[in-house]
Amino acid sequence: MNSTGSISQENYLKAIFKLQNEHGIASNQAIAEKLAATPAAVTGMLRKLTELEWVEHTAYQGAVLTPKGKQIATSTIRKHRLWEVFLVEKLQFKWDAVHQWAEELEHIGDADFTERLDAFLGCPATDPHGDPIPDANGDWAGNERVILADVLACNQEFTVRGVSNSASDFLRHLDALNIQLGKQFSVVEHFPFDGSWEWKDESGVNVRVSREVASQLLVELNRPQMSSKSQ
Amino acid sequence: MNSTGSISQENYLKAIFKLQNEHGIASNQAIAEKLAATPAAVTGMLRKLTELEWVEHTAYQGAVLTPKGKQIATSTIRKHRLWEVFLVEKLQFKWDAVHQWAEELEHIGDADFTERLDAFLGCPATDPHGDPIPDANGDWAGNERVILADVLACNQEFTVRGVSNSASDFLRHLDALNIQLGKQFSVVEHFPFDGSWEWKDESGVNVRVSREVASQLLVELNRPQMSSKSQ
DNA sequence: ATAATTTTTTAATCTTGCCTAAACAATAGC
DNA sequence: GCTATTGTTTAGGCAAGATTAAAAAATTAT
Ligand SMILES: [Mn+2]
Ligand SMILES: [Mn+2]
Ligand SMILES: [Mn+2]
Ligand SMILES: [Mn+2]
Repeated sequence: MNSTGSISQENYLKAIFKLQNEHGIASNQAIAEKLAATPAAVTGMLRKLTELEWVEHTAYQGAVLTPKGKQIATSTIRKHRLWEVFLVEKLQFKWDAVHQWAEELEHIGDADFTERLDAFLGCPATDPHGDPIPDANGDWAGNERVILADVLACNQEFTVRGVSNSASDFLRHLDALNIQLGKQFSVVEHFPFDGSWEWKDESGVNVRVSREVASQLLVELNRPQMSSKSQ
Repeated sequence: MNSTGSISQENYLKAIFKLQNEHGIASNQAIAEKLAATPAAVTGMLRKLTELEWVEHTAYQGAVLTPKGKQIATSTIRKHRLWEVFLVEKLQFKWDAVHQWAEELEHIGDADFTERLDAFLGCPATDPHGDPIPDANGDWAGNERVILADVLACNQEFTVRGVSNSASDFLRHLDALNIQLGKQFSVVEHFPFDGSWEWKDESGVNVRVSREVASQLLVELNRPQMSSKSQ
């Protein structure tokens, strides 16, 4: 029941999985972009993955995963995120430095290996960037995280739960702003002029956050939104 | 100062390193055997490694590592053995199951990664099979381990310190005999007829050990060899 | 509807690492 | 010293995964 692909094949399946979740189908071009390859390379690999019955590919249309393909993709993502937890929690890496290594580690080990790693780490629910870790069946709890831009009310309290961009420079910028996952803020003001925000953290310290930053944060609303519409 | 090769290149360097330590030079054929490749493949790779200045290869003679090549080889071996410690100590793998995964993990990570892993594991001196773990410079403490066949005196006490064969079936056989690294025995008798041994463990239990098993165990003599030459 | 643009596919090549079979060196036997 | 054997290298090829450039299909614009 559990088979596995080559490193390259697994990377394609991961990319298709993520694109499919976003757009329903994975276009040739989007896959190429995600993997930093050429569209011609994608056409070639899709032929191979279709033969393996891990994707269904309609020429000129795009690709979707078969159940088997989805299983390999989620298992790879599970390993990726578990390894990221390991690197941060056990090896004390900063959260902006783990992705590159997880990208290699994710292709190692079988189901038994993964379950041992998971148990060793205490079955974490999310990775260091707040992304959910699929269980052994490839499922994960639906998450309540929402893009900050949707939270317009003043005094709204929220907790930072994730990032929608895990690039190192963004993560280091969050470090500089002293914004960590799990930290709680309330909205002081939102400036339509440039889309920036002012927040207050739990110890009463105010923070200014640009639109660029806020739009890439995933937050959880803390209480059934107090009805104070305007300050 | 620290560069790194492809997976295949690192495997060649490891093989050459080990053969060079045993025979002074690594013959084409011995390398091929160790890597389960053909001599023709070895010739090809040696050309490449020579260009990289990681080995010196004289046609029809054999290969030796340059300092750079030795550095990559020992770093790979260091990673291999550290990962084996991780797998046994942290993920509770049996010692006969870790080599295959370490063979893949050894190619991941840079010097910083390796030092973090080492620190996390408490800077172990040996891997689960008793093999010494090179330090960050590729050096390790000379070990006092000796093949059991050289220990002929009765009543000689010794501690099992390693195996010269890490094949799964041998390791599982040791498990069956209840022989673990660090366990102490004394020689009761040696039977020249078939080369087998009788030992007594610390709690007075006697064990019979075949020549095949004894000849693949590395032991440390416990005391300045009592001069009882014959019983 | 037709033309222009974008996207995908095909075709021809490249690289890495491997193989088999044949040619070539080195060694050993006599 | 010549011959047989062993070990090494060359030659020719294959597979996976990529690339570039050109052809074909789909989409968008007029
Ligand atoms: Mn990641
Ligand atoms: Mn990957
Ligand atoms: Mn090993
Ligand atoms: Mn290896």
